[in-house]
Amino acid sequence: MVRKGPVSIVDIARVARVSHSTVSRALQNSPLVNGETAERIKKIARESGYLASAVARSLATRTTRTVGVVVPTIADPFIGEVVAGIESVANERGYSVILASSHADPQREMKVARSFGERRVDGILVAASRVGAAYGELLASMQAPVVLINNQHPGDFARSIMIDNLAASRKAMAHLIGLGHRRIAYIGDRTGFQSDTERLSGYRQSLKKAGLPSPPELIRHGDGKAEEGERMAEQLLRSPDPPTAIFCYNDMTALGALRAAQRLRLRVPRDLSLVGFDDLFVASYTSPALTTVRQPMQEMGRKAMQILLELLAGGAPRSHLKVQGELIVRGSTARQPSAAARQRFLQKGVLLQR
Amino acid sequence: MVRKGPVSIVDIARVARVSHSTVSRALQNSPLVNGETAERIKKIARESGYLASAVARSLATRTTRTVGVVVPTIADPFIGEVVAGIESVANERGYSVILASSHADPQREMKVARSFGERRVDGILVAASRVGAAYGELLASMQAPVVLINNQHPGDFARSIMIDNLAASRKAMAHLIGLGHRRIAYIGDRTGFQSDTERLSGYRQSLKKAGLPSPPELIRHGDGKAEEGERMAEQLLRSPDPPTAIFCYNDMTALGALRAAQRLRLRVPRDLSLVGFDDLFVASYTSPALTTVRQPMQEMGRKAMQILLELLAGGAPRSHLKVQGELIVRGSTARQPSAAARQRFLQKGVLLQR
DNA sequence: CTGAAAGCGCTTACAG
DNA sequence: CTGAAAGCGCTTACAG
Repeated sequence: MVRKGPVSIVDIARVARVSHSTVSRALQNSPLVNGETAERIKKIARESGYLASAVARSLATRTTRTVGVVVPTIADPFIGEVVAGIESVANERGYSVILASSHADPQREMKVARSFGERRVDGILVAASRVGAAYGELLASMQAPVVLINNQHPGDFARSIMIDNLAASRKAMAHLIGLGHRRIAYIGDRTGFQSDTERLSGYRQSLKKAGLPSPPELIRHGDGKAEEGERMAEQLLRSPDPPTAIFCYNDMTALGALRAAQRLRLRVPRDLSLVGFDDLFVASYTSPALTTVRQPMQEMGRKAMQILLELLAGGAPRSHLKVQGELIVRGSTARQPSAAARQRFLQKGVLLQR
Repeated sequence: MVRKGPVSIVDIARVARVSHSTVSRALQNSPLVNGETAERIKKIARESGYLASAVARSLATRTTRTVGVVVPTIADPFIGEVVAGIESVANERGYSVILASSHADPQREMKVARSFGERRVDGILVAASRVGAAYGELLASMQAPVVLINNQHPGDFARSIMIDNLAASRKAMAHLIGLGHRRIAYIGDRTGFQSDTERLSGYRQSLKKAGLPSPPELIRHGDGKAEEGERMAEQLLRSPDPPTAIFCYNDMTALGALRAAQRLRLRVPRDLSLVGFDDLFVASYTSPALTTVRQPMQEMGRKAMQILLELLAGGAPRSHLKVQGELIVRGSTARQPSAAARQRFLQKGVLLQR
């Protein structure tokens, strides 16, 4: 006999000489069906290689046990960790994750939202997105609950989880100020994104609290990538009165700054202290290794998925969860340069300006 | 009037005063339906916020426009790039990707295969897996075609894409041999994995061709991670007659080796040359930057998805595609140390052995 | 405990 | 061009 397509419950029903309803119940371990019958049915199912159709089940139950995850790009170590966290709890709880990249492109974002809607995902997780209002509304209009992770415009959303940027930023700054630095620069992400705004604000508050000035020329904005970090750091280091420390928006930016320092023949941390943010794997493999603020990336992904699960179970979990960053002190920070070192540094600077 | 659930084609049919068959056709842009009617229907659909149910469609068409992607873990830069490639062409072609991690755990692998089967994915992509025979058979037994990417036991599968390890390995070795190195070590991945076997074989062939000996003590096996790379490199460098160059299985291993060298106060590349494999982002941000063999990771993901698409379209694309790696020369390799430098090096080695 | 029936929301051959 | 009907493979209230 020729099989056409996978075996279904009616195939099993036929050989078991019961109705397909009974097969369905048996396979769900319903207490309604006779023990022996159930065993017989399960045996047949096993031996026939039966694999329940999730799509048929989804149609009948109007739930897909599926969550949509939107990321700017999956080829990013931060995102990768977050998604790993999401996937691990999703997997534990029998959910599948559908992954989609937005590339911060409104067109793509629309497509993604539509696709998730059509697939009837039970919920949506949005990681580190720069979504604007339009996309946000679109997602919000869908039946599926949405949880944001470190998003840049979380205002309109009901649920989110993010790092406590302000507190984390203060920790980083307290470290540098404690080391005696007085001219500390900040290289941010693009202006206007929430996490940049908050980290910058922690930077400013810390300087103020320490009674230090906050000259505007020490604040730069990159784009969260290494190349811009390098460019901005170079500008800072070539300036007449360069900083002795730079607090960077993230590790990528710090990587760029480290490279700029090396190109200018400055020694880190002797001439320049550097602090990053994220604690990507790479942060512990630069030389010197980066002092940075660790974000619990996997944990954030896991928590976000847990919140979503609670939502799906009808619960109403806390809406705006904040997690704390941890300062990881490594080799890229040290006491403020001595007067002599500072002198050499400045001289280099002067030389470099031609 | 209260809506219960999303609007369906019968809702639209009701207001358009046509049958739901006609609505279905109109929404599919079938030429069978009258132009004006079609427009009217589409307008109603648009205004009512209609979103077709992919699950109902999947049940009817017995195809889900969905591909399952299995990775060991998504929190890995290599995998992230590959998945980005897959996702980009999937998205272009209207496919959704369901992501699942196996963690190289047989239990998880079974679950993943089962889940993909239940979800009736149209095809499966397996990235950099160490799947053994059992898992392989399981996947193969499913209706969905399978394409492997850099897998370690591709034997039984019909389709795969992988880097040409042998050729790539020879390029790396030719570079080192060309620089005058004669004692070149190899730090591999775990013994027995295909890519390790092939790279090792390229290493051996190159030595042989150059008339150089291949002493077994210069061959070590790590696990593809930095920590083991560091441990193995340290063993090599502390040995009585240490290598002047190390060819590493991948960049992670090379990262570990670089750190080992730094801890032993060896200068790279003056005392020791280092070559990696992959060209992860981090490879260009170590100091010195890593000489390595670039794998076109995104490209491989993209190609794999294209092969799968061809398969789904009924085609029979080439079965075992090989892509070429590119040698990227950076700062971690240099001419063999001079006799004097070698002397200092050996002395350090002796000192280090206490 | 079991089965017949309806329904989930589509697609598509068939008949007109 | 259009509609009625069957079917995709499940779940589940209802009746027995």
